[in-house]
Amino acid sequence: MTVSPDRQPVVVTDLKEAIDAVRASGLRLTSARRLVLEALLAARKPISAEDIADGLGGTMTESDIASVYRNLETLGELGLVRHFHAGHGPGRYVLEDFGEHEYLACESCGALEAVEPSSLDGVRDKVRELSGFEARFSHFPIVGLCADCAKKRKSASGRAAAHRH
Amino acid sequence: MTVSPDRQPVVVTDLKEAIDAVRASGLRLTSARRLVLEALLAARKPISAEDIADGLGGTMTESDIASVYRNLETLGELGLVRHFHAGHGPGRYVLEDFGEHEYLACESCGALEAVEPSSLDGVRDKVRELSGFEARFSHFPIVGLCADCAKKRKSASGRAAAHRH
DNA sequence: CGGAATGATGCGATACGTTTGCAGCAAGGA
DNA sequence: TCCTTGCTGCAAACGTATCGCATCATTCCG
Repeated sequence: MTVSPDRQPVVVTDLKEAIDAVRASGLRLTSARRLVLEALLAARKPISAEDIADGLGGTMTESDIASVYRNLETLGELGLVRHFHAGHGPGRYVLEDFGEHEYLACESCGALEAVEPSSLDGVRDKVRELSGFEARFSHFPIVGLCADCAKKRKSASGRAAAHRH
Repeated sequence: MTVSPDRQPVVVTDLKEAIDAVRASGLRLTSARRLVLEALLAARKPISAEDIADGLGGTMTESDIASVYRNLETLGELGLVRHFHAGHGPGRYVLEDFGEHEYLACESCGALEAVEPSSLDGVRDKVRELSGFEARFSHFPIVGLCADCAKKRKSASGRAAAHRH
């Protein structure tokens, strides 16, 4: 349960496809389920369960947080939805898609930089060289500083050193 | 608060040094504080705040979990203690030390593989090549499968494919 | 189209890890 | 030894996530 299962992603690009996938699986298409799908489609980026329950900040119908979590889990098992944990805070959920579905999470500004999984192959290779460890960045992404924040921090480091807590 | 500060580590190897460091900083040496230090020294590996509060499973005096957290934070600011989050579950705390203080966390068996920070330089370089992103593995380590678990999973994948949920 | 079966909902309770408020205590200086 | 104030212990609250359960509504089937 703590480990993301090795399941095959199911890519959908609109609500109709998503609904078809749900129906095809034998699951019922309920309004709560549909709302989760609609929110994920509308957001087009990783969002939290609470974002969905809140109706994306009031722009959509609200729903019960417990049902949202249950549906995210169900849709995850179906292969329609993925989620990951980027540092502190709630998990982030996204619809499965083709390309960019791994992330670099900036711990300073909170930005999520989407990258294609294959672009991290070299990184995984480097880790594997150490001891045969197989790094997996899909459920716990790489955390650090995006280029902007790294630059800011570097140029500020002279001053910061003076009043470091 | 969500970002680990860039502070200089203070390495101590025994209780006396730890106590001296606390005293030298102007902080009071209370019994609760001492207990945290003793537990970290006794454990010799990353442990949770609850482990400390429980007296390492009854082998030491118990203490209040809130005070443990407060002291871990205080000792962290002092540079004596670090902590990180390896996947799900509570944060793990360790005394600062010289060598191995970054980790590879196996999401299958829970093992923590300690590595020297410099051995991850190549990994950080590979990430930087992508977009200038500066990966930091000290607060959110690399998660994946240790060599053993990766091997088990590989040899089991033929069978697993049959009854995949 | 109506009725039965059961998957799904909504709500509250619960869990877990962590933080905070606060009254009282005790470490360390005078 | 007393005083100051940092620190404690306890309880409560927090954010994220899960679960129990009675009720509801989707889907199937006739």
